[in-house]
Amino acid sequence: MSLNVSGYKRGCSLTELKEKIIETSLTLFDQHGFHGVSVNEIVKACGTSKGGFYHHFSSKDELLFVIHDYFITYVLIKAQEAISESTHPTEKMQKIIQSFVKVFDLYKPHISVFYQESIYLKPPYVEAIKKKRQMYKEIIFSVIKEGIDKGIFRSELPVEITGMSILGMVNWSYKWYKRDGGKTIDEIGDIYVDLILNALLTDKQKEAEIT
Amino acid sequence: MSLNVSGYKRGCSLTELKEKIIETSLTLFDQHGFHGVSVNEIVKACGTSKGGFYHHFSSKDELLFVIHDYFITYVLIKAQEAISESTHPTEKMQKIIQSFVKVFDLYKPHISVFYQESIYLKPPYVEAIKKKRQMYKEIIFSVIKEGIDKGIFRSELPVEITGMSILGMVNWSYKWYKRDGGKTIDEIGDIYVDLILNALLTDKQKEAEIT
DNA sequence: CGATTGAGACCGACTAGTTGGTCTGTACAA
DNA sequence: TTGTACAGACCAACTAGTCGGTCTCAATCG
Repeated sequence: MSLNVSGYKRGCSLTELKEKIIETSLTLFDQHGFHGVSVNEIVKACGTSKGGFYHHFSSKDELLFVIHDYFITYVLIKAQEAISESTHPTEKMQKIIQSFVKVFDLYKPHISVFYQESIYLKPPYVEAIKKKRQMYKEIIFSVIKEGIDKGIFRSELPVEITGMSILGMVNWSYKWYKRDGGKTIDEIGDIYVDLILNALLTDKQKEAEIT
Repeated sequence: MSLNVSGYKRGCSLTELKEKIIETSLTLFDQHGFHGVSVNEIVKACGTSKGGFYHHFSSKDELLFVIHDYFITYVLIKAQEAISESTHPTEKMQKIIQSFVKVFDLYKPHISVFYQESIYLKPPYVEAIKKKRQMYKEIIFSVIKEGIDKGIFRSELPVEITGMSILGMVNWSYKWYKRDGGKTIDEIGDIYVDLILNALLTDKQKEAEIT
């Protein structure tokens, strides 16, 4: 629940308003887009004021950055956990997908804002985010490469395009996934894993996997 | 090249400005987003005026709709052509993907605007676009269903999620594809087809396909 | 034939409203 | 007293959209 991550001790209600602003603007941005919501609307929805807002954020753009950074940092950590827990590329891939897909359930508005509004990030912020996005891609790429090197994934696969295909397939969920749809997020994750492994594994490995 | 589709005779330069406004705003929206570009900036970039703009469009929102509608209509026609040309589900899927992927090369800004800015479409317009998007999805779903019914695609695949996976994988290209990247759009399309068919086909069919 | 007319294409100053952001003031805790 | 956390009136800049006017040119008329 808490966005505080510093680990420093702090007065118990110090950033209460800051968190409320983030949570509120997140749902508002999700519904109407970054430019579809004014600072006035945010503060009204929070029951606070312009003063309150600009006490915690230097600009509306900084708020957008904070949302972006919080999300990508979280996802990055989860992916690193996923690959460090396993040794087998198949298992790594499985863990990454399943952990990422869970994020769609927990942080849907974060994701929507992340993918929809990142063009509006101003230069000082955009580089920081780009860097972390690239790190995430590299994790996927490295798993594919490892799988190919070990003869588990098909050797004719181009690493980067295959990686982007997987990312695209999973990321696109934010456009259509709804919590009250027919399938749970875990079921959807399993389907993704099934499709991806069928696309990646060599025929020999596939036989081995089934048994 | 021409957006004119009415079939009515018209003076040869009648809608020249309208097309220029569309083309110009397309690249501007692609770079800065719908709300990142003002009407003043559009008319300045076109060398025209407010009057010129509002002579052709009733509002900035209508311009956004025209861009959306032009693109989705084009894609829809291409997909219908693709499935009517073939009888075999595998071939249909292949044709759809390859024709769609070509669009990324030809209409990159259209696509970016289509996926990024559709939340800003106003109610009268948004329904019209939604309808056509749904039609496109149905085409994909029907091909998958047909493949399963004919025993060509794996029967355990859930039609809709598989369809959305394919759509996501291909659509996501708009986030990263660049014309001067390492691969041509046709090569990328072939990789997509390879991944998708490996994910969908039954083992028996795969053997048959290779020979 | 030339003159008249009128409709569509376009111009650009203008407006009413909104935007992100500032600044002074206040309540309260240490 | 001093610093933090917030309030809300205020502002300059910008926004989408309007409206009276001009120009061009084809159709009509004498």
